[in-house]
Amino acid sequence: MKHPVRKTLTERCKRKGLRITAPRRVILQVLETAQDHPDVDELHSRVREIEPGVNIATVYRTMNTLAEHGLIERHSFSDGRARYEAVPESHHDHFINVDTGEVIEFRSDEIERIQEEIARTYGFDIVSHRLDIYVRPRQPDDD
Amino acid sequence: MKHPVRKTLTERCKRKGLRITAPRRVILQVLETAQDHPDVDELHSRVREIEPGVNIATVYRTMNTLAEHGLIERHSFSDGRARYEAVPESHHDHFINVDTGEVIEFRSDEIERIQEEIARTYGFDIVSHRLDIYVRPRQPDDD
DNA sequence: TTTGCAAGTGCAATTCATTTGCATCTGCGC
DNA sequence: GCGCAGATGCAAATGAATTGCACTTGCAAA
Ligand SMILES: [Mn+2]
Ligand SMILES: [Mn+2]
Ligand SMILES: [Zn+2]
Ligand SMILES: [Zn+2]
Repeated sequence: MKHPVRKTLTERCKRKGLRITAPRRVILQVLETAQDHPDVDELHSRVREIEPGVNIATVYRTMNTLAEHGLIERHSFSDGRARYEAVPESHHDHFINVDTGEVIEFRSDEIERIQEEIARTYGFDIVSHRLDIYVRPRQPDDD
Repeated sequence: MKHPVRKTLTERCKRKGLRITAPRRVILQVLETAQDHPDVDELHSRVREIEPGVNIATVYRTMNTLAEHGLIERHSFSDGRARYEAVPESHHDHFINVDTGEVIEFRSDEIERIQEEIARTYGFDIVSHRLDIYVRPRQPDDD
């Protein structure tokens, strides 16, 4: 079986000794079901639809805790605020549509491999990396 | 001739219609001679060694102006503040030593090419990109 | 060379994302 | 059920970056 069903974020939190409080339960659920890369304000508003009392400071603190435990990824695209996603099944990088802000995921094994190769020639081990490609829909070339 | 000596930053500013004021002259000189990727505070302190009256708001404003005119690149590595460098002769990406914060430049034509290729398959034109690879000196593997 | 004025600057105040101090609350191991 | 370390709410603080405003200055035109 290629994909034994992945442990839920909540389960993975418990395993790390993090308490599952009411705010966290909701935050984790929101992260798990998000199909995009929400910022803290967006997370907060999604959380409040389910659990209105949750404070935005709690969302900030939870993002830090989850990131420290390696359960979510923090991105900083060119728009000031940090954006988050649950650590994906398998690594990917991002296109950002500069006209709309839309984020599109992609993966290139070839790029990943060459990064390793280059790092090795420099005597480095890779800890992490980020490749953000800012794009716009292809224009027919009017020459 | 491969490398006609490149126009100085100051010349390129003039050509864009930007005024060469005393603060700018110094800021441009500092950028031109920097061998690293200084943040605004660092730029400001280098500038003040030459021209003590320059205000940090002027450094911020000048970074914005120069970036808008495509004369410098703004980076945001994992340490909160923006870092700058004069637009390089030819594009490169960066390793960041996570232990020391040191930034090392590299270039991979292969990675650049594959990015273009992938973008094309998604129907995008690339506007810009950034590849930051966080690394540490290679550890002999103790298994 | 002088002049006019838009662009640039210094300074202080402001903005905005994020963090933090503190009193209170609560998950969860015993 | 108890105890308490960890988590939360709230308000205040932080820190990078921006901005309003009065004053200065580069530089094109005269
Ligand atoms: Mn993603
Ligand atoms: Mn560089
Ligand atoms: Zn990648
Ligand atoms: Zn590149």
